[in-house]
Amino acid sequence: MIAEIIINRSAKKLNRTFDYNIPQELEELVMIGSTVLVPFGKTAKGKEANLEEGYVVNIKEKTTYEVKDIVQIKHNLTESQIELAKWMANRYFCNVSDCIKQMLTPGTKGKQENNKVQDKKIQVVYLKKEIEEIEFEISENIIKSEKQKKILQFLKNNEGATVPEIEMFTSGTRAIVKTLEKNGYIEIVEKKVERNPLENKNLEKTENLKLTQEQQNTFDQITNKMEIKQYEEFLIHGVTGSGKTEIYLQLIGKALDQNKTAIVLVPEISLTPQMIDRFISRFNKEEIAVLHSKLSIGERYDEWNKIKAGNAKIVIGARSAIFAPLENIGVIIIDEEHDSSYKSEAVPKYDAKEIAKKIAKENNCPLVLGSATPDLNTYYKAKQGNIKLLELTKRANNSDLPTVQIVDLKTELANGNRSMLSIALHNAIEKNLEEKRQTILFLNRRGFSTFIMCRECGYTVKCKNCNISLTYHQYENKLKCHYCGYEQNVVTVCPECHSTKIRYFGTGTQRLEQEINKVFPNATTIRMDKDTVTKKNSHEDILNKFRDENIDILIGTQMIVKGHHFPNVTLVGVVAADSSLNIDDYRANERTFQILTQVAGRAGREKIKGQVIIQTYNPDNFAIQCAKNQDYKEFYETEIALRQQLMYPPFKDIILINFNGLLENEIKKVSLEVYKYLMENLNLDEFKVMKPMPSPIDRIQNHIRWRMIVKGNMTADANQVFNNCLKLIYDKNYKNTRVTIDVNPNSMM
DNA sequence: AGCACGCCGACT
DNA sequence: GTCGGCGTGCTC
Repeated sequence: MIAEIIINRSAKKLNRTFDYNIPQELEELVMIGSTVLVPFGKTAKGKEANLEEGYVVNIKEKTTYEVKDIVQIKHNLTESQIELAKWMANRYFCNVSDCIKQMLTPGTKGKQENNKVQDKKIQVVYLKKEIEEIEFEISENIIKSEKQKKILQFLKNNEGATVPEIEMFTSGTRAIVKTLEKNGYIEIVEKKVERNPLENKNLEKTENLKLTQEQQNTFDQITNKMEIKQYEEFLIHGVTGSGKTEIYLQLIGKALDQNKTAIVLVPEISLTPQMIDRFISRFNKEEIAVLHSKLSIGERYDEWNKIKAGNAKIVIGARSAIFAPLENIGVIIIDEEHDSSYKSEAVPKYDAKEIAKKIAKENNCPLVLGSATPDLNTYYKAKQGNIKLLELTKRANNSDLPTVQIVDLKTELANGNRSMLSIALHNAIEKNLEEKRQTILFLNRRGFSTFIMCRECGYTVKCKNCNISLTYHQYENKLKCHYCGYEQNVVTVCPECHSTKIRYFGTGTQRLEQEINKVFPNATTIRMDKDTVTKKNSHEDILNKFRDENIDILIGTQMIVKGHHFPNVTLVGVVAADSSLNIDDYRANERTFQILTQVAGRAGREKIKGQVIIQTYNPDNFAIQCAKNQDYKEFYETEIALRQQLMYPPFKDIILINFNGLLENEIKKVSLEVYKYLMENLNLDEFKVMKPMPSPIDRIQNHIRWRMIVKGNMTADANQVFNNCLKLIYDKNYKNTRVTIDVNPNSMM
C-alpha cells in the first residue's frame, strides 16, 4: 500500500503530498493520521537520506513514482483531525503541516535531532537555556551538585544524549538518575514527577447554586440540545455579574452526567488561579486538564497525555486548547467570546471560534458563546437567527451597577488643569483613600511618555529598526521600541539640529504612577503592565498583592480588566478613554465600548455601590456614552449601521495581504503581481481591491512592509482565488519577499 | 527549507 | 587542475 504524506516543513513549496511505500510490517499500523518518519530530500551518492517527520493524509493502492519505504510510525491522529487541518490550511492560507502541529502532543513535534539514540535507554531532554535550573533528585550512587553542572553541560554538548521524544524533563521536574561513567551517559532510573499544575489545589467542594429564572431558562435550552445530541450555536449575552460561570459549571456537570466531556475556552489573560479554582471546587481535579502558555512544555505534555489517555473529562484552556485530543465531547463553551485572543495572530492564523464550531458539529453537541459585550459579528449572526440568542438581563446577586461619570478633558484644560487627573477624579481618589477603599486607574499605554520630539526642528526619536516612535521608560531611564524591544539611551540633545529643547510628550502608566505618588504621597500604589509582569505568575502576584495587602491604588494597562474580583475596589478611573478610540482600525468604537464596559465592571461588585470616572476628549462619542449607560443594544444598533454604511464586517470581510522583506523593489513587483492577479480573477462586483502601498508601520526590525487591502465576502470560490494567487507567487521563488494573507485580522497595522 | 549539482572565476 | 561561491532545481 502507498501512503500520501505531508512532510513537516514550513516551506511553502512543500505544502503538498509525497508518496511512500508502507512496508509489510507496518501495514496494520499505518493509517490516515499516522505520524511517521520517512527518508526525504536529496543526498550525496551512497549516503542515506535524512529522516523527516511526515503525516499520512491518504492511503491508496498504487503510485507512478518510484517510492521509498516509511521507516517508523510514531503516533496517530484521527482522520477527522487531518480533514480539519486540510480545511484550515485552505482557509487560513498556510501549510497543512502548520495546522497538524497544533494537534500534536506539545514538545514532540519537529525534526528528530538524532534518531539512533531512540534505541538506547537514555531519555533526557534539556529544554531550558539555563540548564542549571533543571532539578534532579540526587540519588546516593551518583550526582553531587558540583558534578551536576558538568553532566548537564555534557548533555547539552553531546548529541547522543538528546532525545526530544519520550520523557520531558523541564525545570521543576525531578528524577533519580545515575551516570554510566564509561560512556558518559545518564540513565534515568526513576522519573519522580509531579508536574500537575493543580497539584496543590485542595478546595472545599461547592454545590450547584440555585439558578435564577433567566439562568434556568438558558440552562434548559442548551441541555435540551445536549439530550437529543444535536449541534446548535448559542450566545449567552449576560450583563457583568449575571452568573454566566454558574451556568457553564452546571452545563459541564450535565455533560459529565451524560458520561461525556467538555471544553472551556477562556482568554489567555483571564485563565487565573481564581478562575480555575471555581472549576476545581465543583469537579474532581483529577478530571480537569488545564492548558495555557504559562505551563512549561513538560507540563503541557503531561496535560495533553492526560487528555489522550481519557483521564481528563474537562479541558480548560486558552485558544489552542480547542485542539486538545478530547473525545466524546458533550459541550464546548467559549467565555468572553468577544476577546480578540481567540483569533491567532501567528501562523496558522486560525479563529478558535470557527474551529470550535467544526468540532461541536462533529460531536453533535452545543457550542456556547458567552459575553457581556458580544463581538458585533456574533451578535449580528444571533439577530439573523444563525445563533440562538439567550439574554441574561439581571445581576444574579442583585447588586447595583456602578454609577458612571464622564469628564470632559477639554473643559479641564480650558480651566487650566494640565495634570493627568481631572478635579473630579482627583477628589474621588482622595475620598476613597480617606474611606480606606481601593482604587483602580486604567491607562492603556505603558511607559512614561509616548514620543520624544525636538521643539526646535520637529525631529522625533524613532527606533532604528522600525519606523516607530520610541517610548521613554523612566525606571530604566531608557528609550524603548514597543515593537522590537530595541532600547537606547536617553536623548538630551537633538541629533538633527543640536538643540537641547527636547520634550517628552504623551503619558504612559509609569508617568501616571509618578504623578499619583506626588499628588498622594501617603497612598500605596502598584503598577501592572507588560514591564512589571515578567516572571512566571508575576501577573498573579501583583493582583494578589493588591488585594491581600490592601494597596490603595492599582495602576495598569488592559491586563487589569479581566476576570478579577476585588471586593474592596469602589472606584475605577479611566485616565484616557480616547487611546483606543484613535487607533487606525474599523473596530475602534467596539474596542472602546468593550474595554470601558469591562473596566467599569471592576467597581463595586459587593455591597458598596461602585463609582466609575471616565476621562475623555470625546465625551459625546457614542461608544463612551453607551458604556456609561451599560447599554449594549444601543451601542450595537449605532455601530452596526455604521458598519453597513462603510461595508465593514460583518457585511464584508477585510482581507489584509502583507508583503514583508528586505528589498523594496521586489516587494513592489510582487505586490503588483498580486494586485493584477486579483483584479483579473476576483468578481469585481463583489470585491473591492485596493492598490498595494506601504503599511502604516512601514518598517519593523529592518524589514520593509507593504500591504494591500481587499474588501468582500470570503466565499469558498474567493478563497480559492486567493490560494491560487499565493501558489503562483510561491512558484516564482521570490527569495526576499514574504506574502501573508489574514482575513479580518486583529490589527490593521 | 535544505541539499546537491553545476557553472564560472580565481588561485595553486 | 581544482577550490569554492552562489544560482537553480528537486524532494515520492
